[in-house]
Amino acid sequence: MIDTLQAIAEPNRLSILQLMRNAELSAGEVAGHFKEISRPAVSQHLRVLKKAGLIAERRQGTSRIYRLRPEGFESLKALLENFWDSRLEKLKTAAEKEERKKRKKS
Amino acid sequence: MIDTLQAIAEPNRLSILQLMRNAELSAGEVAGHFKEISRPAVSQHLRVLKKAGLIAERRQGTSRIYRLRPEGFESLKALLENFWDSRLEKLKTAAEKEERKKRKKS
DNA sequence: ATCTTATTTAAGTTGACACTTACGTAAGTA
DNA sequence: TACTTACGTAAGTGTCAACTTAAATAAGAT
Repeated sequence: MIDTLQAIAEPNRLSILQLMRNAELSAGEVAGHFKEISRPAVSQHLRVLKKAGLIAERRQGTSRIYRLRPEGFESLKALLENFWDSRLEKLKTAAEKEERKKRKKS
Repeated sequence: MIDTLQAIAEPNRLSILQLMRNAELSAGEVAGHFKEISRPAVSQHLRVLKKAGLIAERRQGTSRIYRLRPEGFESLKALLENFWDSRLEKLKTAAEKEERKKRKKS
Protein backbone atom coordinates (compact mmCIF):
# COMPACT_ATOMS: atom_id res chain seq x y z
CA MET A 1 0.00 0.00 0.00
CA ILE A 2 2.59 2.51 1.12
CA ASP A 3 4.88 0.89 -1.45
CA THR A 4 2.35 1.61 -4.16
CA LEU A 5 2.18 5.23 -3.08
CA GLN A 6 5.93 5.60 -2.92
CA ALA A 7 6.29 3.98 -6.33
CA ILE A 8 3.95 6.53 -7.87
CA ALA A 9 5.25 9.52 -5.93
CA GLU A 10 8.47 9.79 -7.89
CA PRO A 11 8.29 12.15 -10.88
CA ASN A 12 10.05 9.94 -13.42
CA ARG A 13 8.07 6.88 -12.39
CA LEU A 14 4.83 8.79 -12.64
CA SER A 15 5.85 9.81 -16.16
CA ILE A 16 6.59 6.21 -17.04
CA LEU A 17 3.16 5.15 -15.85
CA GLN A 18 1.56 7.91 -17.88
CA LEU A 19 3.45 6.81 -20.97
CA MET A 20 2.04 3.34 -20.52
CA ARG A 21 -1.51 4.48 -20.10
CA ASN A 22 -2.43 3.68 -23.67
CA ALA A 23 0.18 1.30 -24.95
CA GLU A 24 2.67 -1.35 -23.97
CA LEU A 25 6.27 -0.32 -24.34
CA SER A 26 9.64 -2.03 -24.30
CA ALA A 27 12.23 -0.91 -21.75
CA GLY A 28 14.13 0.79 -24.55
CA GLU A 29 11.09 2.68 -25.77
CA VAL A 30 10.44 3.92 -22.29
CA ALA A 31 14.06 4.99 -21.90
CA GLY A 32 13.82 6.80 -25.23
CA HIS A 33 11.40 9.26 -23.68
CA PHE A 34 13.88 10.34 -21.03
CA LYS A 35 16.81 12.52 -21.96
CA GLU A 36 17.75 13.38 -18.41
CA ILE A 37 18.33 9.90 -17.07
CA SER A 38 20.19 6.83 -18.27
CA ARG A 39 18.85 3.47 -19.33
CA PRO A 40 19.86 1.76 -16.10
CA ALA A 41 17.97 4.41 -14.16
CA VAL A 42 14.85 3.66 -16.18
CA SER A 43 15.40 -0.04 -15.68
CA GLN A 44 15.55 0.47 -11.94
CA HIS A 45 12.34 2.46 -11.99
CA LEU A 46 10.65 -0.27 -13.95
CA ARG A 47 11.72 -2.76 -11.33
CA VAL A 48 10.18 -0.65 -8.56
CA LEU A 49 6.93 -0.28 -10.48
CA LYS A 50 6.84 -4.01 -11.16
CA LYS A 51 7.49 -4.87 -7.52
CA ALA A 52 4.62 -2.56 -6.56
CA GLY A 53 2.35 -4.46 -8.95
CA LEU A 54 1.68 -1.43 -11.11
CA ILE A 55 3.14 -2.89 -14.29
CA ALA A 56 3.67 -6.36 -15.73
CA GLU A 57 6.60 -7.64 -17.76
CA ARG A 58 6.74 -10.06 -20.66
CA ARG A 59 9.72 -11.09 -22.74
CA GLN A 60 9.85 -11.02 -26.48
CA GLY A 61 13.18 -11.88 -28.08
CA THR A 62 15.82 -9.81 -26.42
CA SER A 63 13.31 -7.15 -25.41
CA ARG A 64 11.13 -6.89 -22.38
CA ILE A 65 7.71 -5.42 -22.91
CA TYR A 66 5.93 -3.68 -20.06
CA ARG A 67 2.26 -2.92 -19.66
CA LEU A 68 0.13 -1.18 -17.07
CA ARG A 69 -1.71 -3.26 -14.46
CA PRO A 70 -4.80 -1.23 -13.56
CA GLU A 71 -5.59 -3.76 -10.80
CA GLY A 72 -2.45 -2.58 -9.08
CA PHE A 73 -4.09 0.77 -8.42
CA GLU A 74 -7.20 -0.59 -6.80
CA SER A 75 -6.10 -0.78 -3.18
CA LEU A 76 -4.82 2.76 -3.52
CA LYS A 77 -8.13 3.84 -4.94
CA ALA A 78 -9.92 2.32 -1.98
CA LEU A 79 -7.64 4.06 0.46
CA LEU A 80 -7.98 7.47 -1.12
CA GLU A 81 -11.71 7.31 -1.48
CA ASN A 82 -11.81 7.43 2.30
CA PHE A 83 -10.33 10.90 2.10
CA TRP A 84 -12.32 12.58 -0.59
CA ASP A 85 -15.47 11.02 0.77
CA SER A 86 -14.64 11.94 4.33
CA ARG A 87 -17.33 14.61 4.45
CA LEU A 88 -19.94 12.03 3.53
CA GLU A 89 -18.36 9.69 6.04
CA LYS A 90 -18.84 12.24 8.78
CA LEU A 91 -22.46 12.81 7.85
CA LYS A 92 -22.97 9.08 7.82
CA THR A 93 -21.54 8.46 11.29
CA ALA A 94 -23.47 11.45 12.58
CA ALA A 95 -26.64 9.94 11.14
CA GLU A 96 -25.87 6.61 12.76
CA LYS A 97 -25.37 8.27 16.11
CA GLU A 98 -28.71 9.97 15.71
CA GLU A 99 -30.21 6.60 14.86
CA ARG A 100 -28.88 5.00 18.05
CA LYS A 101 -30.23 7.89 20.10
CA LYS A 102 -33.68 7.40 18.68
CA ARG A 103 -33.63 3.67 19.44
CA LYS A 104 -32.63 4.31 23.03
CA LYS A 105 -35.58 6.60 23.47
CA SER A 106 -38.14 4.14 22.13
CA MET B 1 0.37 17.37 -7.89
CA ILE B 2 3.59 15.50 -7.35
CA ASP B 3 3.86 17.39 -4.06
CA THR B 4 0.49 16.04 -3.02
CA LEU B 5 1.63 12.52 -3.82
CA GLN B 6 4.91 12.92 -1.99
CA ALA B 7 3.13 14.37 1.01
CA ILE B 8 0.88 11.33 1.24
CA ALA B 9 3.57 8.77 0.45
CA GLU B 10 5.27 9.04 3.81
CA PRO B 11 4.03 6.51 6.38
CA ASN B 12 3.70 8.86 9.35
CA ARG B 13 2.01 11.54 7.27
CA LEU B 14 -0.43 9.01 5.88
CA SER B 15 -1.24 7.99 9.45
CA ILE B 16 -1.81 11.62 10.39
CA LEU B 17 -4.24 12.05 7.51
CA GLN B 18 -6.07 8.90 8.54
CA LEU B 19 -6.34 10.18 12.10
CA MET B 20 -7.98 13.31 10.79
CA ARG B 21 -10.47 11.51 8.63
CA ASN B 22 -13.26 11.90 11.12
CA ALA B 23 -12.26 14.70 13.44
CA GLU B 24 -10.22 17.83 13.77
CA LEU B 25 -7.22 17.52 16.05
CA SER B 26 -4.78 19.86 17.70
CA ALA B 27 -1.08 19.43 16.97
CA GLY B 28 -0.63 17.99 20.43
CA GLU B 29 -3.42 15.47 19.98
CA VAL B 30 -1.86 14.33 16.74
CA ALA B 31 1.55 14.01 18.38
CA GLY B 32 -0.04 12.01 21.19
CA HIS B 33 -0.75 9.20 18.74
CA PHE B 34 2.90 8.77 17.86
CA LYS B 35 5.27 7.16 20.31
CA GLU B 36 8.09 6.69 17.86
CA ILE B 37 8.62 10.29 16.82
CA SER B 38 8.96 13.59 18.65
CA ARG B 39 6.59 16.56 18.66
CA PRO B 40 8.76 18.65 16.36
CA ALA B 41 8.76 15.80 13.85
CA VAL B 42 4.97 15.80 13.87
CA SER B 43 4.98 19.56 13.54
CA GLN B 44 7.16 19.30 10.46
CA HIS B 45 4.87 16.70 8.93
CA LEU B 46 1.88 18.95 9.55
CA ARG B 47 3.66 21.74 7.74
CA VAL B 48 4.26 19.54 4.70
CA LEU B 49 0.64 18.43 4.65
CA LYS B 50 -0.53 22.01 4.95
CA LYS B 51 1.75 23.18 2.17
CA ALA B 52 0.34 20.42 -0.02
CA GLY B 53 -3.17 21.70 0.68
CA LEU B 54 -4.26 18.47 2.34
CA ILE B 55 -5.03 19.99 5.73
CA ALA B 56 -6.05 23.41 7.02
CA GLU B 57 -4.95 25.11 10.22
CA ARG B 58 -6.85 27.35 12.60
CA ARG B 59 -5.71 28.86 15.87
CA GLN B 60 -7.58 28.61 19.12
CA GLY B 61 -5.85 30.02 22.18
CA THR B 62 -2.37 28.60 22.30
CA SER B 63 -3.40 25.55 20.28
CA ARG B 64 -3.53 25.02 16.58
CA ILE B 65 -6.32 22.90 15.28
CA TYR B 66 -5.93 20.97 12.05
CA ARG B 67 -8.61 19.55 9.81
CA LEU B 68 -8.66 17.58 6.59
CA ARG B 69 -9.22 19.42 3.31
CA PRO B 70 -10.90 16.88 1.01
CA GLU B 71 -10.59 19.36 -1.87
CA GLY B 72 -6.84 18.91 -1.62
CA PHE B 73 -7.22 15.35 -2.85
CA GLU B 74 -9.22 16.14 -5.92
CA SER B 75 -6.47 16.76 -8.45
CA LEU B 76 -4.89 13.53 -7.30
CA LYS B 77 -8.17 11.75 -7.76
CA ALA B 78 -8.43 13.07 -11.30
CA LEU B 79 -4.91 11.95 -12.10
CA LEU B 80 -5.35 8.44 -10.73
CA GLU B 81 -8.66 7.84 -12.42
CA ASN B 82 -6.73 7.92 -15.66
CA PHE B 83 -4.95 4.79 -14.51
CA TRP B 84 -7.68 2.61 -13.16
CA ASP B 85 -9.90 3.60 -16.07
CA SER B 86 -7.15 3.05 -18.60
CA ARG B 87 -8.79 -0.08 -19.95
CA LEU B 88 -11.94 1.89 -20.68
CA GLU B 89 -9.75 4.61 -22.15
CA LYS B 90 -8.26 2.15 -24.58
CA LEU B 91 -11.68 0.89 -25.62
CA LYS B 92 -12.80 4.47 -26.06
CA THR B 93 -9.93 5.48 -28.33
CA ALA B 94 -10.39 2.25 -30.26
CA ALA B 95 -14.06 3.10 -30.70
CA GLU B 96 -13.18 6.58 -31.89
CA LYS B 97 -10.77 5.18 -34.43
CA GLU B 98 -13.51 2.89 -35.68
CA GLU B 99 -15.81 5.91 -35.90
CA ARG B 100 -13.36 7.84 -38.07
CA LYS B 101 -12.99 4.83 -40.36
CA LYS B 102 -16.72 4.69 -40.92
CA ARG B 103 -16.92 8.39 -41.73
CA LYS B 104 -14.15 8.06 -44.29
CA LYS B 105 -16.07 5.31 -46.03
CA SER B 106 -19.33 7.23 -46.29
C1' DA C 1 31.79 -19.53 -31.67
C1' DT C 2 31.53 -14.64 -32.02
C1' DC C 3 29.12 -10.37 -32.39
C1' DT C 4 25.28 -7.48 -31.76
C1' DT C 5 21.16 -5.86 -29.50
C1' DA C 6 18.42 -5.12 -25.50
C1' DT C 7 18.40 -4.93 -21.03
C1' DT C 8 19.51 -5.80 -16.04
C1' DT C 9 22.71 -5.96 -12.12
C1' DA C 10 26.68 -4.29 -9.30
C1' DA C 11 29.08 -0.89 -6.91
C1' DG C 12 29.74 3.49 -5.52
C1' DT C 13 28.33 8.65 -4.98
C1' DT C 14 25.41 12.29 -3.72
C1' DG C 15 21.47 14.91 -2.30
C1' DA C 16 17.18 15.05 -0.06
C1' DC C 17 14.47 14.44 3.80
C1' DA C 18 12.94 12.56 8.13
C1' DC C 19 14.56 12.80 12.35
C1' DT C 20 16.79 14.81 16.92
C1' DT C 21 17.91 18.38 20.51
C1' DA C 22 17.91 23.03 21.62
C1' DC C 23 15.89 27.35 21.21
C1' DG C 24 12.20 30.77 19.90
C1' DT C 25 7.44 32.49 19.92
C1' DA C 26 2.81 33.43 21.03
C1' DA C 27 -1.25 33.26 23.84
C1' DG C 28 -3.20 32.65 28.29
C1' DT C 29 -2.66 32.64 33.69
C1' DA C 30 -1.09 34.04 38.51
C1' DT D 1 5.86 40.92 35.09
C1' DA D 2 6.97 36.36 35.34
C1' DC D 3 5.37 31.63 34.43
C1' DT D 4 3.13 28.01 31.89
C1' DT D 5 1.20 25.79 27.94
C1' DA D 6 1.27 24.65 23.24
C1' DC D 7 3.46 25.04 19.50
C1' DG D 8 6.86 26.06 15.68
C1' DT D 9 11.66 26.94 13.90
C1' DA D 10 16.81 26.27 13.61
C1' DA D 11 20.68 23.59 13.07
C1' DG D 12 22.89 19.48 12.63
C1' DT D 13 22.97 14.31 11.63
C1' DG D 14 22.15 9.75 9.46
C1' DT D 15 19.80 7.08 6.27
C1' DC D 16 18.03 5.97 2.06
C1' DA D 17 16.97 6.14 -2.63
C1' DA D 18 17.89 7.95 -7.25
C1' DC D 19 21.42 8.36 -9.97
C1' DT D 20 26.05 7.24 -12.48
C1' DT D 21 29.52 4.13 -14.98
C1' DA D 22 31.07 -0.37 -15.70
C1' DA D 23 30.26 -5.18 -15.97
C1' DA D 24 27.08 -9.13 -16.59
C1' DT D 25 23.35 -11.66 -18.82
C1' DA D 26 20.32 -13.35 -22.31
C1' DA D 27 18.48 -14.01 -26.86
C1' DG D 28 19.31 -13.61 -31.87
C1' DA D 29 21.91 -13.02 -36.01
C1' DT D 30 26.36 -14.13 -38.86
